[in-house]
Amino acid sequence: MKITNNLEEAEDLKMQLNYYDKEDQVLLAVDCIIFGFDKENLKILLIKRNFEPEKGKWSLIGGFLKKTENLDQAAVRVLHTLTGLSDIYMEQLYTHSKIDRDPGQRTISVSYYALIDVESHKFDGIQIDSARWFELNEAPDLIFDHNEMVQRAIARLRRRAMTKPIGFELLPEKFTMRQLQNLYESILDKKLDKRNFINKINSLDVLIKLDEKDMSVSRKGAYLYVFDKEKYKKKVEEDGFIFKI
Amino acid sequence: MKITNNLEEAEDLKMQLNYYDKEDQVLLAVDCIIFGFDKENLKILLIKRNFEPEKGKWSLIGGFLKKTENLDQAAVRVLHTLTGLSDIYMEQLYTHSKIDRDPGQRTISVSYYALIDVESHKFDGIQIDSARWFELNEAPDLIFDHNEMVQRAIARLRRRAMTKPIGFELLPEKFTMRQLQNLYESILDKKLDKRNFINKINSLDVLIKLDEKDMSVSRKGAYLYVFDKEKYKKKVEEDGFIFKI
DNA sequence: TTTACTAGTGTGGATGATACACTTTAAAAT
DNA sequence: ATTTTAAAGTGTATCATCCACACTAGTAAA
Repeated sequence: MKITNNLEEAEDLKMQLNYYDKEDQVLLAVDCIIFGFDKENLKILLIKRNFEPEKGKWSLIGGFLKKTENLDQAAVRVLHTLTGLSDIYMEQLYTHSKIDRDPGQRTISVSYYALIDVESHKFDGIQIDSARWFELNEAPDLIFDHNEMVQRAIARLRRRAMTKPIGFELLPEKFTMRQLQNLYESILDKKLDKRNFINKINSLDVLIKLDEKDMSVSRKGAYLYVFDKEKYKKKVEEDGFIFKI
Repeated sequence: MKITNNLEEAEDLKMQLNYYDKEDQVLLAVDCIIFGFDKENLKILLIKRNFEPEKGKWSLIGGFLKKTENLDQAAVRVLHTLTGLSDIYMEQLYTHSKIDRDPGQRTISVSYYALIDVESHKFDGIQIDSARWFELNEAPDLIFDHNEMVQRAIARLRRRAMTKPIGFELLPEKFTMRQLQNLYESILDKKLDKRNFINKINSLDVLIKLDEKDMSVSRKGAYLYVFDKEKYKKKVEEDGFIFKI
């Protein structure tokens, strides 16, 4: 610490000490709510903890922020380390700070949610044996305040899905209208009218209809579509376009 | 540390040490974006820092999380300590973690925004000489990443104001339709049509029109209204009502 | 009595949201 | 070859909401 050479500076240092108090340092965790979609249902990825506290119970994947990274990077690292996934849509959600949220030690946790297409990432290899996908309404009770985190994530996902084209993060690059509708029905947890849905999507004018069909579900086959990200971006920039379901 | 008596437990402890690493502890700050409304314009409250680093520059009010409180409590405490205000609407916004955001030391900051009615709280006494209200577009450059925090807060306030009756937090208990419209015009930063606005508000059916008039602005005088919080709550609970401007 | 100033009020047209049912297509079965 | 089957694909009419728009009412001050 440098030597104070006048009163004002001494005052500065006093204030600074007051504010920058080592005593009050805490551990910052990152917990990830990972949403997946398998062409039918919306799911979340959970793991069985293999360390104390709460060993053996289901939990979100998580880890601690390191001094050398910011929170976004920590979230990406945690997701990658535990699942092998990278280049995934993630968004910060909320910071949880109840004093006793982690009985082991005072820990504040920043939750992130991630969106992935289950099928396309099957072979990236989940690095943890005990990781499992759960249907949203069949998920087990989670440790700490992870249930609350999941509830917040679902609420956020719902709101976002209504106004931003994040749904495509959950689908394979090529998808059918039925799959897109299934996705929105899963996210919003309600049935939608097929014709109205398709009319709405078409009016947004950001999908490209391919000549290719998916013949796996029906005799007739269903045309495949891709999301035209460039067109979407241009519309947003030029006309303030809002993707609104 | 307790003595390990079998391999599994040793593994546990190793994992635990890995995860609970004192090295990675950080300071968690809380910074408050305080919005105020004075019947005419939306403003934010800023202070001139009287300590290093960045002494003399304009900044949000802030402080550090203590071990004995959660973040919401810290935000309330910081707001109260520095402005004397209490019982104020506050909401967590976002957690900022850029590595060099505070040059003094690795600090992560959770931003909160607060909404207050400037007039009603004039005599609560701002505890800091250097605190000042600024019009949104006349605010000076702020330290660290505080500008970004303010931008996020404005965006959030805009979204919230469209779907939740938080506007009333910024108004005195009794207000005129004109004041309410001024408020929304300030928040949304655009002119609204008087008749459409009043029709919309009336259709929501959550205001009580008083017999009293505010005679201070016009010869004719304008009726005063109060927000019927109970009625609003009941509508939300019973019909899933959404306050939508 | 006049002036000045803001409060207060209603309608029609455009746009978007919702409800709703039959035809098409191609594979599989006969 | 013909029939069956199962999902894909397609349009319209009604209703609700959004938006543009201009004059009268009321009171204090001159």
